[in-house]
Amino acid sequence: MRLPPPNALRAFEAAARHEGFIGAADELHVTRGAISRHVKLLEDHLGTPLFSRHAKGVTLTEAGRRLQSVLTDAFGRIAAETSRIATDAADLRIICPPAMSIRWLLPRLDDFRSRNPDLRVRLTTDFHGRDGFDAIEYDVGFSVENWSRTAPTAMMPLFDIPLVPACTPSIAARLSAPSDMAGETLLHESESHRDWTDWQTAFAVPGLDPTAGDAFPNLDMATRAAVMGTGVVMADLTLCRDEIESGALVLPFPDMVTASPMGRGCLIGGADTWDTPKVRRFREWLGEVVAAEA
Amino acid sequence: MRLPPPNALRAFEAAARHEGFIGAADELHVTRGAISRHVKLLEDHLGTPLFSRHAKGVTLTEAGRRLQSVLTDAFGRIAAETSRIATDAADLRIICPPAMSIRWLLPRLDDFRSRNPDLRVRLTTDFHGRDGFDAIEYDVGFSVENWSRTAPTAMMPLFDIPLVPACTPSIAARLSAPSDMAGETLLHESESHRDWTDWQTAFAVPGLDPTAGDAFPNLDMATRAAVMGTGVVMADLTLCRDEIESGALVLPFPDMVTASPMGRGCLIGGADTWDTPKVRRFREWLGEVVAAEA
DNA sequence: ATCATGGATCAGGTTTTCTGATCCTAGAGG
DNA sequence: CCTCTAGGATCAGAAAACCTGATCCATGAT
Repeated sequence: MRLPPPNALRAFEAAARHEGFIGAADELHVTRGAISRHVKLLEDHLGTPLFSRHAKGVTLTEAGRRLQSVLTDAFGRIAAETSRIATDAADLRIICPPAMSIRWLLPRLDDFRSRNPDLRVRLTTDFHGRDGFDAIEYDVGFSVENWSRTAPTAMMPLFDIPLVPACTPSIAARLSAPSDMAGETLLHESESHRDWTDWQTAFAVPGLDPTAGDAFPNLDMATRAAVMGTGVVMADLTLCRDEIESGALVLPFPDMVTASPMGRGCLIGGADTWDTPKVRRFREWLGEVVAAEA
Repeated sequence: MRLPPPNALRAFEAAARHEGFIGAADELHVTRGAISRHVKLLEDHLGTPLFSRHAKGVTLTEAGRRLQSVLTDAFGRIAAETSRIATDAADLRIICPPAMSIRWLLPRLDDFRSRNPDLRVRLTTDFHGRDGFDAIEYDVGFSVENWSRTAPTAMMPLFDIPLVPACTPSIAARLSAPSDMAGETLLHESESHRDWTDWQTAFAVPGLDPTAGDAFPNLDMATRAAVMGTGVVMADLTLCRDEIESGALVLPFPDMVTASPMGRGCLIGGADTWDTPKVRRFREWLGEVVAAEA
């Protein structure tokens, strides 16, 4: 791959686009003479004129036209990609599951934004499945300790994920023993039914099928269904604190709490970006918030 | 379009491709330090590292990988196009219709080639229709005076194109008057039947339908069909001199010669390349050949 | 523990590039 | 027909970018 002098290519491309050397000179903040020289250099390199010169300016030759179309396209791609990279490097890209986003992060994120007005924060909540988490590019993400990842990862534990059944007071009134829940609709945060299955592994309630009931796309919707009196949700105490405090949801068996086998909730990030200023600022803010609420 | 320093891009691209600065330094004929500096400059410009450094070299970061794929592709296109332009500028590209090529140019072209061993000659004969002539890129082409062209054209007349019927002696023996040709198969150089139509416009032979007979893709094949005794071809005397001299073809009505309404055969070329050394050398050689044979 | 590899850094020198003035050409306008 | 003007070409001197070559540094291999 033998490339002509890159600066000459850029000067020529600008000249071709402006159909004149003066416009190119303005764009590149140099003088006409510099453009003239660059173009000449490139023409010498290629052994053929790229412009035909007249008294009133220049017009592209066939070779010049061909070269310009390639250059304009190529430079456009490069400019697009470099600006994308620069933007991504400047912004803080956060990835966070739906329930965590809507019930925990978003209400607190305004505080971070106002403390860091120079940092643009981009939150992605709309991703699907486990693959999505690895496929999307982000700086930090909210996940769990036992997440298996391919890329080297840095991690910061945030809080426990206590699982406990929750429902409306009217349903709770019908539940005198844990096995009574078999008669209610179980609400699942996903088709996998892992929430109730994990809990049942810990407590082995007789007669309770942990895969029965209704499945939702995420925990937020399952919890909202519970508030509407649809059934019993396997609640994450951290994420339904509001409903518990307001009395919209109650815990019929408050001692039957188990920690998610996936481990604590935590912030994860790429090992190479973990110590960049923008990520460190977020980590420090997050640490303070969690410590203040614990 | 805000482009990072082009030289830094090139240095980075080479480093990324070689997965190390030393390889890139060799490729670009500079020292490691220069590459290191360029990469650092680019990283500063983008605000993010493109390589992660370890003791044993470097590996691309995600941003680096993304940038490299764009750059390698873009530089590849640029390199391909520039080398194509340079090659086209160095070579002499001739376009010439089939019969003219095979019957006139090729036998003489070896002489030009041996006189100009430094000049690579590329002959294109396989083009189709009138559009093709304008669409193909070439330095000089063999055509006729009355060619209507869009691009500004320089022109050098070469010789007349005398049209006259020709056939084998055995067919000629059956032709006592021009109108007898109506009983023979007329051989056409193309589906347009222009050769016989033009000739008939000049001589108005009674009973002769100038669109009757067999059509061939070019005059060479029509002439060869005539030699095989298939019929009467509207011969170009310049191009079937061999057959006339050997007696394979004869002219039953040697006085009924008319010049092609398209004008003389001539060499054409782009106004902008007409005076380049390679085209001038060809023009001068061609002028000598035509003068010597006239 | 030592070596080898590969990158980072820096002062100094070289090359490239830019500037700013001036020249040149051909079409526009009188 | 002459002058004017827009836009490119050219050149010497100045500025900037760039490269070199030596040296330093970190780490994995022997």
